Amino acid sequence: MATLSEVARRAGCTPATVSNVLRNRGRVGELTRQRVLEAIAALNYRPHLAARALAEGRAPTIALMVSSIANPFYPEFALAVERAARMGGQFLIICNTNDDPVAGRAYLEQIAGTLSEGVLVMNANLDFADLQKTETRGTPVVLCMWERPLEPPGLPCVAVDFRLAGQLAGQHLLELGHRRIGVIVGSKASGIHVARHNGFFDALCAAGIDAGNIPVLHARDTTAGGYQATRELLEAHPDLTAIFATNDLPALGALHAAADLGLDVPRDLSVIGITDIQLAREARPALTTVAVPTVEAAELAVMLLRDLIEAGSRDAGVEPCMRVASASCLVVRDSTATARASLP
Amino acid sequence: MATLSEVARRAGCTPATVSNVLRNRGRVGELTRQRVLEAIAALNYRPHLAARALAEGRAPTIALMVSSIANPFYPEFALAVERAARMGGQFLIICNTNDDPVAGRAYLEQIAGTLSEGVLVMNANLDFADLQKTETRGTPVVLCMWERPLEPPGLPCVAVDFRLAGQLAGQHLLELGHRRIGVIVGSKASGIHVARHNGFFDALCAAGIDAGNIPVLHARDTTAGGYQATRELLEAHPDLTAIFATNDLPALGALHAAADLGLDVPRDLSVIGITDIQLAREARPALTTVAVPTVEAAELAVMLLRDLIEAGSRDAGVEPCMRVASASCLVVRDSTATARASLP
DNA sequence: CTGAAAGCGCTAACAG
DNA sequence: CTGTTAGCGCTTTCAG
Repeated sequence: MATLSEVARRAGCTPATVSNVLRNRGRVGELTRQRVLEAIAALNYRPHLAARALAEGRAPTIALMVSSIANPFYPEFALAVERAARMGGQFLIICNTNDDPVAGRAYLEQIAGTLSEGVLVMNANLDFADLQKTETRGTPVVLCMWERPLEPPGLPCVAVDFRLAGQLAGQHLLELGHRRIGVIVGSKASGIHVARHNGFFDALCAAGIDAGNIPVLHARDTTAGGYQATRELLEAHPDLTAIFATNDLPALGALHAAADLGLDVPRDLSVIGITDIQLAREARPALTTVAVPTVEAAELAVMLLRDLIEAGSRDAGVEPCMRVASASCLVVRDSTATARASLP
Repeated sequence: MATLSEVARRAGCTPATVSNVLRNRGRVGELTRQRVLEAIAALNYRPHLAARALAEGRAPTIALMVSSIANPFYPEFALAVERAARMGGQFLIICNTNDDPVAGRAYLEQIAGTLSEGVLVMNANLDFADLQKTETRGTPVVLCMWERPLEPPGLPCVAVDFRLAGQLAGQHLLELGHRRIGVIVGSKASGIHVARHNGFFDALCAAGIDAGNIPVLHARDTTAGGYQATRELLEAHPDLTAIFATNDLPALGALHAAADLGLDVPRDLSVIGITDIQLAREARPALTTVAVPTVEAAELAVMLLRDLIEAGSRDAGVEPCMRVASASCLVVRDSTATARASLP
């Protein structure tokens, strides 16, 4: 790997000059500029990013902490983050915490501020205190999907109104005439799922329905979890005409369970999820769901992080701030239909 | 962010000593050691990875080039790579080339040797010449899944016998009595798919079957591609009793197509894929497939890369070498069954 | 066992 | 316009 000074030597100038042409700083004579360019080409020179980072006091990467990229939602999100990061000239380091706060802390302590300039957190089940500590140490942290637009957390974040998402799902089911609805909530008492759940009940209340009769089950955020929960729900309440899952994966599991129980979706049972992951489109029947602005949230998060980084380097006041993503919207596909009139 | 010398000052010693305690080099008196440790704790010191990288002439990251993490196979692979990398103390930079050789080159030129110590390549559709160039510049490159164990490419690689995989798929179908089989080949003339395809024909030949009657269609490596291809195949050849797809995603698409055509899988049509991605397990019916040793390949690739890096830093001869992953194996699930006896 | 000094490759003032 | 001079934070000889 050729270095800057080798280029300089070959071009008959000093490293500073080479650096200037590299960064298009102008102040370089056209003639020397040419010589430098030639030398760069001849030596196949590439700037050493780590060295540059050290000299500039910045880093060319940001980190994305996710619980596990094996959950199909995260890759979609990660892809959007990577694209946005690349637009800003930064590379993405993927950190799978596997829902383990200890692993998460290890990542934060090693990476934050030394290898990556900022940290994006997406449901990684990290200790809030750890996050605040890294922020205090001077590395910006952004929560990618905060669920309560009206109550900013103690950290910069992108807010997504998940309560609204739950509400939309509820309204849709109600409009189709469903009254006996089973609810599957993604397991972790993760605020995200709670908000969606609450939104759903908002819709019920608004329609004057007694939420007391609505069976609710908590499940793991996987198809298997949804499958299991659906079977239990249906066994205990054979009269259910619809299932609302706070996430697409369990909703997909509900689809499978229905098939195995010989129920036709949507004729015998309607199923609705939230998020609109790719699989929702590909499922049979295609899943009706509430689409969350995933890509937009990723872009907002990256931009916010970048702003914080720049503010930090200008020593501007960095106060916890929040960007709000667009509203979620209902995507009607083939897994929901009018409630069957006849009760068993 | 506290620095090494701040720690040294506080501990009343020099940076060199702090460095020694940090790296457990021994040669430090127990007393000073304690003082250093205290100072580190008090200042909440963390080593600056970029600075260390520069000083050591190494980097704490490796890069994984994939076509697009949106294809569900890659996250599974990426997760395995990340785990293996972490074991060796390295971080993973994810590079989605989006199948664009230009984007891939940009990544290589920027990252290789400056930010990441080595590059793992997983079907990213990169220019072979670009890869060789980065290797020549001194950054090890490893191909994660090379399809011909008997013909090493010009680069270090992990070989997976995809021809065998295709053969296993073929044998399974033949044993079930299928003779009229439609073949869907993942679009890119990617060697991986060609090898699988060839293996399938090996099985046919071994059984003395005339391959001339076997309809073959190329499709994009997606469920949609498989869906479309299956419909075309079945329209042109209504007598097909089975579909072999060189990859799981198109096979999953075949499942959907069959459902839409009112065909019962596996009664009316058997479907088999290759890879065994998570979705294969979750599909309805669950997909019979040939499981490729994904995790093992990821681990071998990371280990090989690490060996190359170390060999390079010791200036040992680095000749193109190949590690061979275990054989793929058939996983029979619910999408294949005995061929229906009656021909239309 | 500990300190002093040089340097990794690059940037950023500041001089000339 | 170009060169000089300091570092960035850490590691690593080599002396003491």
